[in-house]
Amino acid sequence: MTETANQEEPREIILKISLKLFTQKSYFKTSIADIARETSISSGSIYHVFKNKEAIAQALYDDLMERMDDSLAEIRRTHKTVADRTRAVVDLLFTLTEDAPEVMRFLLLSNYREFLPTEKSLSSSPAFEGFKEILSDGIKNGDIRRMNPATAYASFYGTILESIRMSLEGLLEKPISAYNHELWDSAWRAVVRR
Amino acid sequence: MTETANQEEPREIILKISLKLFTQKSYFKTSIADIARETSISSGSIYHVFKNKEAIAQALYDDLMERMDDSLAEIRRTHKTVADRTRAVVDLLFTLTEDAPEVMRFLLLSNYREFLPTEKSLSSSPAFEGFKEILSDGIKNGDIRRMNPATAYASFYGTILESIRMSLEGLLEKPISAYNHELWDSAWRAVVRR
DNA sequence: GTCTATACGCCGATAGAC
DNA sequence: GTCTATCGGCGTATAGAC
Repeated sequence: MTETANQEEPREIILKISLKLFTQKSYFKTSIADIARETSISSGSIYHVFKNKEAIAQALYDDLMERMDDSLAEIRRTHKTVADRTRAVVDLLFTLTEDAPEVMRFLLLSNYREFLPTEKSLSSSPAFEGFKEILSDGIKNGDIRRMNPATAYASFYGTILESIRMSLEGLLEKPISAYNHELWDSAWRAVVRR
Repeated sequence: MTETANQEEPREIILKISLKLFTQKSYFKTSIADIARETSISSGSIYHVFKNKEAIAQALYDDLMERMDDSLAEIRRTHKTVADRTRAVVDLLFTLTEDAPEVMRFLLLSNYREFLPTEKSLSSSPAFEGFKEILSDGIKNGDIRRMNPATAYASFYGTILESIRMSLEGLLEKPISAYNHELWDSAWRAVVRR
C-alpha cells in the first residue's frame, strides 16, 4: 500500500461514480465527460487508469461478480440443507437490493450484455450457476420434487428476481426484506417435494 | 386505402426492420443509416415517416402493447376461471416467444425504458396490470391463497418471464412450449390455495 | 414522398506539457 | 500520474432538388 490510509484511490472513485451514472442514466448516455465532472478527475486521468469506457464497465462487473461468488462460497460453508441455503441466497440478494441497489440495478436492469458483449447472461454467470446447483442438489436428495432443473431455477429464482425488479422500480410498498419470508415461502412451494 | 394491395407500407417495413435491429444489436448501436440500408429506404424518407429515432421505438412499443392488450381482452372473454385464464396467458406469452421472439426480446431484454424514458416498466404496463388483476381476482374468489398480490404476481409471472428469458438466451434444450404444462404447474403451485 | 448531400454536435480517445 | 487541449469520426437530423 503506497497510499496514506483513508485516501480513496482514483480507480475506486471512478468505479463508484460510474456505477451510479450507468444505473441512473444508462451506460450509453453516460459520457466520459460526465464521469470526469462527477469524480473531479480529468478525462485524461480516467484514461490513464482504464483503457477505455468499456473497461470501466468490465471492472465493475468483475468486482460485483467476485463479491457474489465469495458470498455464495460463504453460504455453502455455513448452511447445509437446501432450504437453509436458498434462504441465505434470498437474504443475500434482498440485502444487496436494499444496501446497494445500484449493484442490483446493474445486474438486473442495465442489460449489461449490450456493452459487455463477451459476458454471459446473469443466469449463466458462475454465481447464478451456483444458485442453480443448490436446487439441483435438492432434486438429487429429494428435498425438491423431481422436475426439470431449468424449471426449478425459473420458478424459484424467477420469483425472487422479479420481486427484486419490482422493488427497484418502486412497485413495493415496503422494503423488500419485509417480504422475505413470504417470498421465500412462495418460491419454495413451487419446487418443494409435496 | 390509397395503396394497391400487397404493397407493404414504408412505415411497416421500417418498423419490422427496426425491431429486428434493435433486438439484434440494441437500440443505441443501431443507426438510422443501418435502418436505411436494411430497408432500402433512404434516411431522408425515414425521417419523413418518423419524427426521429425515438419515435420509431415508440411506435414499435405502442403496436406491441396494443396487440398484447387485445390478446388479454380476448382471453378474458373466452376463459372464465383463474386457472384457465392464467393458462391462456402463459400460452400467449410462450407462443409469442416462439413465433415472434423479437417481440419478447424487445419487451424483456431490450430495457426499452432507456430509450423510451416516459414508458412504464413492463410489470406496470396495462397488459401486465391485467395479468396481475387475473391473480387478484383469484385471491378474492379463493382459487388463490390469501397472499400479497405483489407476491402472487412475482411468483407466477416471475416464473414465466424468467423461463422466457432463458428460452431467448438459448438456455433451454427444447422450444419453450414443450415446458408449457410443467411451467404453468410450477407457477400455479406457488399461488394455488392448498 | 423519395432521394442525395451535408451541417453540426457530441463523444471516445490521444497528445503532450507539467 | 495529473492535467488541458484537441482530433477524428460517427450519427442524428435537416435542406432542398426532383
